[in-house]
Amino acid sequence: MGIELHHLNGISGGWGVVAKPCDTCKAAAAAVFCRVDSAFLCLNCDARIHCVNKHARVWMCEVCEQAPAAVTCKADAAALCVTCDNDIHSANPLARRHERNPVEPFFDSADSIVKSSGLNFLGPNGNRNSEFSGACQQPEEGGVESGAWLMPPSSKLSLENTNEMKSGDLFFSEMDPFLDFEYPNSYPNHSAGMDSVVPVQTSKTPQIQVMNNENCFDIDFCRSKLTSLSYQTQSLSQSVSSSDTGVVPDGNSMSDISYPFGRNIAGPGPNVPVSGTGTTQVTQLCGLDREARVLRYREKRKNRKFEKTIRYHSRKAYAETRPRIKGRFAKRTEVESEVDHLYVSAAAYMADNQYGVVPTF
DNA sequence: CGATATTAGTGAGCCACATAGAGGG
DNA sequence: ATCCCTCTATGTGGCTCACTAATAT
Repeated sequence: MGIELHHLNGISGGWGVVAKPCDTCKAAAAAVFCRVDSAFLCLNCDARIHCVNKHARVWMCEVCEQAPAAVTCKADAAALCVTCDNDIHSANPLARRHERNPVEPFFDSADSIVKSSGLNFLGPNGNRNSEFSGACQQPEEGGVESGAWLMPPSSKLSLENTNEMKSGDLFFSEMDPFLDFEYPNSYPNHSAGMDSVVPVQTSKTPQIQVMNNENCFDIDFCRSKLTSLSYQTQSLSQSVSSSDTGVVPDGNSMSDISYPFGRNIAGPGPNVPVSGTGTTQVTQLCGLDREARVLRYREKRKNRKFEKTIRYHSRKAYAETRPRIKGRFAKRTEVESEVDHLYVSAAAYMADNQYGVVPTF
């Protein structure tokens, strides 16, 4: 299992699946889905195509990055496609209680929305962060640094755990209650780490009422992908469950849910930068907070490590050479006596049957 | 359609023992 | 301060079993 997971690890897309490529340029990951054209587009292609024809578009699912987002979940602070929404919010009763809203399509240039969200998408070196810059750039393995500039100074000051710093959690500690998709303890006694996880419940009860909403898509873009990789589904549920061990946050506990790339779907109002104009300082702070959450979420997905970590290779080497009886470690004398017994039995059997072939055990 | 039986998948626990690390002399 | 010894806790992999979910009858 560890080997299989190792293969999955490090693949972009977080859950081990490459993000859906742009239908136009094929080179970049799709960031939006045009309902009129039924096309997945990166930000650059979207800006080029929809600068004139302002079709209704929606952002991609933040989890699978394979299907257009259908709903947004406040608790998870994420826009999800129908499939991911089903998977995540059927995990346990708490998850079902997550308040979700149908996505609102936007008509302006996605890139302008990104820019108008109040976010500074320029990284420390002046480069736009790959996660939000449209996907028309190859994702860089920036890791921790990619998010450092996003966080307010207070967040950095509140950090105490140096291990968190190493693992890339440094800049997002305050988001833990709702976006803490901790990867499991890689030590062998990982069960201890999983004890806090709400048991996965895979009931197939219909989910939310927004499925039939006109803003939602009834296309199952990624079901086959998720179900074909059973581990992904499992880890998905577990990860979400781990975030659900707390209470479902109310609307005041966090900023309003917004789409990736800084858009906000809190509903019609002055703070909704859907039109790309009229952003306020509050919106900027919410957008910043939102982007930090999303970025941290994605970083954790990217850095997730499932393979077993060997701390002492000498012990591993020794364990591999040690004698076993039915998988359990056995005393050497015990094994020797057992081998002796088998040998005696085999020898007697061969003697009785006049066999001259040495048996194998 | 519900109840029951079967199959498949998953994870915890067990085992012995070398080794790391703490503590005392 | 350093070395040596003793003791305890830890970690390691393959297998079995219990449990659950899915599927078949």
